[in-house]
Amino acid sequence: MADFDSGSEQPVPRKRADARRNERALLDAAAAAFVTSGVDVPVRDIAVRAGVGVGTIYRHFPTRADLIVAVYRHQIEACAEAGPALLADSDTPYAALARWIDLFVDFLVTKHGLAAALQSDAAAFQTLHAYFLDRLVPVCDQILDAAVAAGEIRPDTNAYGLLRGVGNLCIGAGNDPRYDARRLVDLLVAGLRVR
Amino acid sequence: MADFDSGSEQPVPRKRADARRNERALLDAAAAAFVTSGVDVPVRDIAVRAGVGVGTIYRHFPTRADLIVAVYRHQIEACAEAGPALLADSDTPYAALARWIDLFVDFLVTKHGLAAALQSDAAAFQTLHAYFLDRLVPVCDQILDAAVAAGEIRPDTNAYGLLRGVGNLCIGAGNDPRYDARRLVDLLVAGLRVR
DNA sequence: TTGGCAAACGGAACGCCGTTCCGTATGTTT
DNA sequence: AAACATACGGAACGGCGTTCCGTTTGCCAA
Repeated sequence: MADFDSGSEQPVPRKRADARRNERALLDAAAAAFVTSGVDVPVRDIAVRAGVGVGTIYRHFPTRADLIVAVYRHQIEACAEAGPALLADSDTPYAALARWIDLFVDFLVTKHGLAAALQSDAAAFQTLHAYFLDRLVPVCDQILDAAVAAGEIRPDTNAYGLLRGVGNLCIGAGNDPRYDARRLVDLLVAGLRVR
Repeated sequence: MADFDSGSEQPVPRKRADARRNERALLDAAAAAFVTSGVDVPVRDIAVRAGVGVGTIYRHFPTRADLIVAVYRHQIEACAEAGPALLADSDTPYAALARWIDLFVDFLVTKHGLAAALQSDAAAFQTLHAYFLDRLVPVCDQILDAAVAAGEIRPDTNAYGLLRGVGNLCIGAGNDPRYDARRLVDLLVAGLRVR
């Protein structure tokens, strides 16, 4: 690994200054808009907030999913990275699973409408789907494997289904005080235990 | 309770013949359209299938939810009525619960997109929400109470949350073979058991 | 049978939304 | 400073739900 090819050379020449500025503005505007109006906020609203035209949004983020991913990338990353840490810190793999799922739920329920978008099977949300799952399924799998190995949970459990299930349970959380998504997720995770 | 006021008198005068005919046609057309294109099928499509104008749809069914309710009323009714029957026939209340939830899942997963519509918090779906819950929550409550009384499940369980949870888990079922909604529902119900 | 009227109809029209497209402006490089 | 690629803005388009109103149709009474 010599530093061959490193240095100032940029194979992808830097983008224009205004383009970088607008991308920043769009991310900020989108983040703010998502908080106040949910991830379904009309594209035009985001454009107005950012002070750009709608065309600029599509140039930077071809689909809404791309924008959502870009806005939440950091938090998803943090959630993914917390997995191995929890596994190391917790008394048992099952405890780690419960805590990790809790993090995931935290993330979902604070993002108005994100859980619903996550489940959409529209082609446009392929990116969103792919990013979430590619990043989180392996982490979940690792925890599940450990819990199975410890004999704590049923062996026939797959991370993909579990994550989608948890995601679905979080849909509509926060709209209705009678619907306690977190409790249902707890029940679901409890259902995984061997009896 | 004499048969006072019974007989041929109709306080609500019969609707016109064409109105009744169109309502029938609309219900049939909607049912067919829901099967092939899901409950999100464009209103115009239903109108074309029924051979009527869009205005006619809105005159008979002010909101999409009204139409959905009308189309599925029979099946919802059947599900509701199955509750007490299962409670009487099953070995334990918990068994009745499991079987009843299974019926509910059967209903949801065969109606493309219905589960998603059921969760929508848009004002237009208030009717749908209300009808489903008014009809099914009491039934579920009865079964849950029996199971609690038998000491089979946790005491702090509410029917509303459970039904919404099950409904949410059914969202997207059938779109992806890797997502097994029924299994997740089973896990959720298993999580209700006392341990 | 027919006249009149309320009921019901159809589809044009409106507004919102996502998305595309292209004439214009702006940054960058020589 | 000239020339070029890059990026911009917003008009324009198509699809959708919903409303509205001029027209038609069934019903009943004369």
